[in-house]
Amino acid sequence: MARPQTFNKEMVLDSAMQLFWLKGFANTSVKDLTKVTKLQPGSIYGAFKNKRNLFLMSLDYYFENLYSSVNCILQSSEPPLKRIRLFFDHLLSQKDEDKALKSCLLVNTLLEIPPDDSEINSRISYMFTKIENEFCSVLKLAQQEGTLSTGGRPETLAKMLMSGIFGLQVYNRMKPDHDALLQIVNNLLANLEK
Amino acid sequence: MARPQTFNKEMVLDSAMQLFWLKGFANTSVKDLTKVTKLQPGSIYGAFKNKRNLFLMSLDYYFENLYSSVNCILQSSEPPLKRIRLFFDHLLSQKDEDKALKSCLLVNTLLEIPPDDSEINSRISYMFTKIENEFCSVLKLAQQEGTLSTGGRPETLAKMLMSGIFGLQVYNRMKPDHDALLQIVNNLLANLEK
DNA sequence: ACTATTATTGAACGTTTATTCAATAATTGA
DNA sequence: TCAATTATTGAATAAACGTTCAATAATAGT
Repeated sequence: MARPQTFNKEMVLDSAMQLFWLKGFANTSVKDLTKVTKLQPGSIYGAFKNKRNLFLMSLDYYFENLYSSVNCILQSSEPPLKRIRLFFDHLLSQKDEDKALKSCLLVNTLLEIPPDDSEINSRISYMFTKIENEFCSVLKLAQQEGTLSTGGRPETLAKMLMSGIFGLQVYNRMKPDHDALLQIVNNLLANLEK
Repeated sequence: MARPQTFNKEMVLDSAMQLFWLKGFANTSVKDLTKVTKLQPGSIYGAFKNKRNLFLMSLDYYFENLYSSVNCILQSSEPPLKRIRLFFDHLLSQKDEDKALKSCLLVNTLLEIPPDDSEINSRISYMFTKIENEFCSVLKLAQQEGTLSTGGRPETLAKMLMSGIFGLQVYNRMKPDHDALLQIVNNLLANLEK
């Protein structure tokens, strides 16, 4: 009944997200976006409303991928603490491959967007809370199995892990050094094991 | 022999730095800067060359304050590990007071500025390395006194502390929660004490 | 084949941006 | 008091920005 879209919306979203990831929201212009998406301004606005909305959708798209990848590791059949170790192995291997050192889009955004932008900030806070909860449930499992160091509450340890992940991201951005990151991870996980 | 400057350059630099800290480099316009500094564009360009240079000088100014404040704590006469504990106490108390949740200007900049901007990135890397070295020397002192947990090398533990600081900054920005931060700090410092 | 509907195009729009500059003001040394 | 020098002013500039829109193209139902 009407002319169909000529582009794959998810592919366009992916390339837009990659650019936002690399350059941040403010440093990415609509002109830049037309280049990487190979769409004209009008098409972008027709399909995604405006630049900010495209960014919000990029955040959601990024989180979907992140969350499923995190769950793939944390919900595996490995022993609980092994899963967490595998998560950090995965994180470090990404830092090796990724020469662009893009850190994490959600962390980047959290620090770029002014604190009073509650639409974006609360969205990111929600996303990280979901991931924190995933860690928490794995830690509870470990506690039930008795493999967790007795001292800590899972809720607290999950926060510690989140903070640890944030620290690794920033440290890697400051000075990419695989050995240093690995030692930081080992110190971090030493708190969990008996 | 010539007309003198009518403003205090350090006060202007301070207010510019505060704005960059709050809003980031890209989100701060020269018009914004004229408002907070109460200077006309021409005066800003006469005194600071351009926006980017003013930002670079703001970074240096921020670091000077940070570094002297860090040293004031880390070079005190307290026992080495106590000094580190006091540093984190100080960090947490700032987070309490500071309702704006500005995180740290250097961390914000590290994540805002594209990775290929080596002028800014290497400057920040240098600044953090200086702070890391301060932690390292305090840790070496603790090791000499035998109060440090035997396992870790001071160089590694200093990196862990830096990463820990980064993580706290980001976590606080995501969800300001003093109790959570305190527990993260306790976990972090538990690695140092025997 | 025609109509209705939606997609695409890319020029044009009005702002905002960082920066410059001619005019003016304030100071010091002569 | 005048000349030389530098600071301040704020309007002007050109480029870049996000966004819109009229013209055109492509599809599906009739």
